[in-house]
Parts: sequence; C-alpha cells; structure tokens
Amino acid sequence: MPPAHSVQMTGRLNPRSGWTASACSLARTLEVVSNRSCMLILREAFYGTSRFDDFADRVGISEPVAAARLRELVDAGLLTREPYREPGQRTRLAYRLTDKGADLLPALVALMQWGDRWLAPTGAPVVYRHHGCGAIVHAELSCAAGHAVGGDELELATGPGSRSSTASSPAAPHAGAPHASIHGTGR
Amino acid sequence: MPPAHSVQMTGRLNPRSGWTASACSLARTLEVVSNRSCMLILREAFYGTSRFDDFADRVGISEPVAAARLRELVDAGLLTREPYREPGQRTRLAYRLTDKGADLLPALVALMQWGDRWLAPTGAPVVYRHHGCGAIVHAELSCAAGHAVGGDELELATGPGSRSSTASSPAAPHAGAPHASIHGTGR
DNA sequence: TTGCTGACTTAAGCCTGCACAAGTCAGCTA
DNA sequence: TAGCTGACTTGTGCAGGCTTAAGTCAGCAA
Repeated sequence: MPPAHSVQMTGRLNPRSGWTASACSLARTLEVVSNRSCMLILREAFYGTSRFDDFADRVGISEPVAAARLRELVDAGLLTREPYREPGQRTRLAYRLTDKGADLLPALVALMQWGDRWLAPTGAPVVYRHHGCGAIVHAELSCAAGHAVGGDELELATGPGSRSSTASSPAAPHAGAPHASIHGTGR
Repeated sequence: MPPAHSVQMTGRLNPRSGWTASACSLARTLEVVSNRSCMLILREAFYGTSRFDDFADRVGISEPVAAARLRELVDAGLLTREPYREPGQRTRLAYRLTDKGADLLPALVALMQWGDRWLAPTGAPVVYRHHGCGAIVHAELSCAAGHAVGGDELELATGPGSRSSTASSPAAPHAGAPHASIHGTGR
C-alpha cells in the first residue's frame, strides 16, 4: 500500500530504514525558533514592532520572557538591536529584523495560513495582500521550473550537505552518485 | 525611518497601536505544533514512517514522549491511527497523515529551507525535487494573480474572521471598508 | 504454555519556559 | 535634586517536556 501523503525517496535515501535525519535542517531551525514566544516575537517584528515594551504587550508575554527571547533572537542573528534617539528623549534600543530573520517570513505565513484554514472558525483574522496588485498572498511549494507543486508530487534526494554529515549510517554502503551531482545542485 | 523588513498595515489595522493580534492564526497553529518533537514527528510522517517505534527511533525521542506526541497529533486530527495486519503478524497500528496534517507540508518545507540557507554550513542535507520535472522545490510566497511576492511587497489587511474576534479594541472606531479603502497609507 | 515482540504505560527526577512581583539603572523633565 | 519612564534584571514558584527505567498487554511461534 502506498502510504498516503508521503514523499518519495530517491538515491541513497531510498530504503528509509538505511538512514536517519540526524543533520536535519528542520531540527536545526527548531533549535533556534522552536518555542511559541520566539515565533510570535518574530510576527510582531514583521508587523513593525520594535520597542521592548511593545513586544511584551503585543505578544502577551511577561517582560522577563521578552528580554530572554529578544536576547536569544539577537544572539542568533535574527534581530539587531539598534540605538535610536528621538528629540528630547534619551537613547533607546530598537529591535529590527535582519535579512536572516526576515527570511523566515514564508515559514510564518505558511504556519499562519494553516491556522486560518484549519483552526479559524470564522475565517482568517488577517490576510496578506500583494502590494499594488492587491491579490491575496499565500505560501506554497513551487519548483525552480515555475510549477506549483503538490504534496504528492515531491521526491526527496540527498543535497550538497549530505556527504559530510547527513547519513547516520557510519559508512554509506554504495558510493553511487547521490542524484544531485547532476543538475542544479545550488540554489 | 521606514522599518526594514516589515509589512504595511492597511484599513482598520493601520495604527498598529490600535489593535493586538489576539486571535492570531499563527498563535493557534503554535498551540498545536509548537514543540520540536511534534514537528519532527510530522517530518517523519511525511517521510513515510508509520510505526510507533520508528517514530521514536528516527526522531530521536523516548517512547513515552513519542506516545504522548502521537496521541496529541491524533487528537488534533493531524494523524490517524489505522490498524493493519501483515500475514502471520498480529494487528498493528499505523499512524498516517490526514489531509489536515499533510497541509502543513509547505510550512515544514519553509522551515527546513531556512535551516538549509542559514544553519547548514555545507548546504542542504536533503532537497525536495518536483517528481518528473526534477527541479528543486522550495516554499515561497505568491499571490492569487500568480506573482512571486517578496517580503517587502506585502500588506496586511483584515480578513473575513476579523469582525468576530480579531481586534481587541472593543469598538472599531471607523466602520470603513476593511481593506485598503485608502490603500498605501504608508507609515 | 511459555517466550517473544511490538506497542505502549507508569514512575521518578531534571531542566526549561513561563508568570508575577520587585528591583535596577540611565537620562530627560520639573 | 528629585521624580519619572523605558528598558530591562533578579527572585520565586509552578507547569510542561524530556529522559531513563521498569511494567503491561496482546497475540503469534515454539
């Protein structure tokens, strides 16, 4: 029986039992942003929030937690702390998204969209629109050739970072080309 | 100073200070899948894992945690437990993704892709390809009109679910059409 | 009928995340 | 110089997630 909703394995990955995802990029990402407050702080940063108190108030978390999470996000390079000064005020610190942080937007939109679809009884509370065009924006999978890709049209192959660390099996049994030496390895 | 990497607010959302994201779909999603082991279990489900022990082993979590998370995911409707029987074996339970669970794939791919880009020193350990076409698949934002959308081309507007619960401000001050009656009010 | 295996459950203890409350510290304003 | 405010830090205590270790239970195989 072909398991519904699962991805096809190719190349060295094929017997799924022969490897484990020990160097999974998803796991690495979750090391950085696994908890709820991190994600919501990033959401607020996308919404333009930059001040400490605003993060705590708008996310609905306590100040100690806001301080801890903001520090982690700055340390991880997703936010920067930049001093600014309004006239007649002392210098303050603004938290802004870095390129690294801003690059998480598609993931946040995808998660939000899933909540809109499956958990929002009355529909999406807020929607993203394409500035100018005005059409609703959503996160989707697409291939480099421009096709929209459904979940059942995916296959998994070893990538450029696989040789060094992916496979947990001590010695890769067959040294065949991983299917990626050909064709557009980069991104 | 225009805040870098942030989204423009339109309509009722415009003074950001006038509302808080109290009914945010991202927050709701994170109630269901906020923790690391949930996400990794879903990853394994996408990879075709269906047996209890395989989840525990391949995700690298203990059996009690695997049992707890699998139960939560089944309760939340992301996985189903279906009995199956191989000849000469007793009946076992297979965990399979439901449509609701499978719909999280774009979000997982987006998170994985971010890890590939920012946290994988030697490149992506594994890549997704479009079956048949063979081109690399990635998660991106696109609008209903088919345009690829960058993070700086987004605006946020109230959605259909906003009237009931989004705005925490007790009374919406002006009853104007929610989306962009003005448009590009800027900041 | 006894043993084995897959699929769990139960128990005990640690570590992290969180909230609440209170304290600190810098620098403008009065 | 005294107070105020924004931006934190420190302390306390609870709740949840995690691990290891051990127990349970069903049903095929010997």
